[in-house]
Amino acid sequence: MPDNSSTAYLSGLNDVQLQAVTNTDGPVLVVAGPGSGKTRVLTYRVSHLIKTGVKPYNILTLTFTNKAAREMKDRISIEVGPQANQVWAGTFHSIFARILRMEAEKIGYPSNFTIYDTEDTKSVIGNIVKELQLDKTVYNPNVIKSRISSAKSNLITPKLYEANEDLRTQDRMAKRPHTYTIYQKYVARCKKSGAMDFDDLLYRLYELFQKNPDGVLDKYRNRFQYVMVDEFQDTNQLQYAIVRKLVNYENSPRNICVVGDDAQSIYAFRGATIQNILDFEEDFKPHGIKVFKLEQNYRSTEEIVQVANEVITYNRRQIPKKIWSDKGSGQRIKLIRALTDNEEGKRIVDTILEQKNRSHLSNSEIAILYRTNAQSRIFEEFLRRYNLNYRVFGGLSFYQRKEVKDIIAYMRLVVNPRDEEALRRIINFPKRGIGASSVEKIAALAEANNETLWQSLPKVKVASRTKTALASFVKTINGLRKKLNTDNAYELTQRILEESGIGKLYKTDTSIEGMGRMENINSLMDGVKSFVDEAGAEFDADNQPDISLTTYLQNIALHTDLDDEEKSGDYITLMSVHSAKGLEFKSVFIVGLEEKLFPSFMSMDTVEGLDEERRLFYVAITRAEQFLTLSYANSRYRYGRMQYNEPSRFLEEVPRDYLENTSSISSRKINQEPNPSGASVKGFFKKPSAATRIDPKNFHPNDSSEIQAGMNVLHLKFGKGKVLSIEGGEANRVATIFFKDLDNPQKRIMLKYAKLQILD
DNA sequence: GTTGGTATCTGTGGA
DNA sequence: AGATACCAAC
Repeated sequence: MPDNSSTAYLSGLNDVQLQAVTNTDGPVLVVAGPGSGKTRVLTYRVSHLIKTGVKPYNILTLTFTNKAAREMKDRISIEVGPQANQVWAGTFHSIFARILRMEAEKIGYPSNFTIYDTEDTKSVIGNIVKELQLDKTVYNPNVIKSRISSAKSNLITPKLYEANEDLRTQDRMAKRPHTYTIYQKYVARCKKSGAMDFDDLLYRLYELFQKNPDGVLDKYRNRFQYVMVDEFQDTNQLQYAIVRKLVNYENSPRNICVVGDDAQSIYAFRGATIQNILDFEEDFKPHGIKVFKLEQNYRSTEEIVQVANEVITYNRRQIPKKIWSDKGSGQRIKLIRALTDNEEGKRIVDTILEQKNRSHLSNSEIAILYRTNAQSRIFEEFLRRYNLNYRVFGGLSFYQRKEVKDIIAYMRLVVNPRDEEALRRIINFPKRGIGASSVEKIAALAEANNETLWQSLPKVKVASRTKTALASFVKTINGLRKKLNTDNAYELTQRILEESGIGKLYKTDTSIEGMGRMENINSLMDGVKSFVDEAGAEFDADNQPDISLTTYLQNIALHTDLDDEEKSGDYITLMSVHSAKGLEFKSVFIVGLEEKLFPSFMSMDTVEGLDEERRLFYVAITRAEQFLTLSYANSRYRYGRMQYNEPSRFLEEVPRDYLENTSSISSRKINQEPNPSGASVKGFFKKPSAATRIDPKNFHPNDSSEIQAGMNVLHLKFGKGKVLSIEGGEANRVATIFFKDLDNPQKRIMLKYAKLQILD
């Protein structure tokens, strides 16, 4: 037993936290409400393990963001010192990528495989769609991508997909019968290119464990004696399957601890399922699972906690728990109603100034949270105008900028010449006379010979001028590759800039744009430089410090702009609600609370979708410590058009007693019209038909009691329709109406809320 | 093959 | 509104 001084850290924990920290052996589920000290429990648990003699390299902790992982490592090292660096703490993607680097050859990948990002993935799909001569509006790469992604997340291989009648029928119904073929080709092409997409980092590891060549699985079972998973509610089937492989086997000690909160599950769209928490309980029940519930909130005032509790009760199922705070009473929740998006921006920033003055808040204690990244612009404008320092997170990250991606494409091709997307990107950049038709010839030859573009490139039959250009391109890349083992990342990148001609291209560009690009390239170079200077410290005992370009690429592939080192300075945070998860601020502004925006129109057509939006709202509310401000605008510009939206239904779920301004919000009518067919809403956005061009001035709705079956009616948004039937009595009459102008014409409408004009 | 201008499309969240 | 695809003219 360690002496008192080394267990002193445990005294700062409450009873349940202490239990969760010290019950280290056997399966544990921690249900942790917002602000309940979840990170604390996890880090103390790891420290506790190490202090009681567990080797740090036998501990694996999986998180969702690099930031969470880094924070954890930092906090562990405060307790146990530098050996914290030997803990396997990282994101699912980064830890798995690291294992795959070591084992990739066992499943037919090169160890220096490329990681395809979203753009690469879409581009590959786009190319396949083109080659198959399919209509890319029907086979929208975004749609196909998400189908492929969810197939992989549910352990459905192309073979299984082919045999899966449900999926095939769905595709046929959606007029995309060839989705299966694209999936199959996509997988083959990634493999040929020596590339893994984000899902592959999970899927291929599962494959590795499943096939278990050379007993590789035992090696990792043995290495990871203690496994912890953060944000377990956000794991998908595939992730849980991998975790099970690692800990759930005959004679395993099953030292697994998962931490999660069903109320904060907000990633169903990428395959996460709350079912995993429920399954976890079942799966480990026979092995003496212990469940701990952290219900005390240490973050927020009573008002904020109560509002969050109340809002979440509108969801259907949840793990029963009652979050409470002893922080006492604070400010009521403020609601800002604005007429336009612009006014919303101004009034939010006014309120920020007021709060700063009255309550002496610093910028870093303030966050503006929105549903979509596109909403940041207006707030940026006002913040700039008022001279307030701010920083926008999300949106496109540094590494996704065009000029940066170009250079990274060179790096990628040098490291892995099979990388098809990198090759396509730079084969004619800077311009060297190799146009689209030449690239297509190369691609066709590669497809015919079942080889990579790089292999086909020297053999293709093209005009002699193109031939020369191709040869010179190959020579440049090969020359750079020769330096891979001798140059460090920085030296080689400099060489790339020089020999590719990119350096020259931008140096001679004196336009404002060009200078901005040059600036970005310089920051990239700075980044590479600091990687080279600092890399040594990043690696554990069993890894040599490595400052090669190969390693640099691996480091940045999973980088997001949330991971950028805390830039110095005191700034207001602007980010999506999704990226705010896990963070806290003294004052939080949740903006754009309007129907079709928050909740998003993409999620409004199902109860599940709405529940997830509501959990998202719950996450947003619980970020706040003291001040919470909600806002909406009656109109805003979206897609270049003015749009009028009703206030969000979520506002009605906020108990009035906790609102600062008690003048009722229901004086403004909140639209609760059920919207059973989301497809038609999407259709409405996509092709504004005649139905959308009704002039409101000529629209005179009748009283809903007059509506009868068989009538022809006019709806402001849906256009002309025929009432097919009416059900329900008096107050709750629901009409089924056929709107001929909609993609999905049959709608059920609550007459109480609908505005309909009788035509005859 | 390249250029520059116009038409068209698209549109949540993020590792 | 902004990005991208497409197309005619060089």
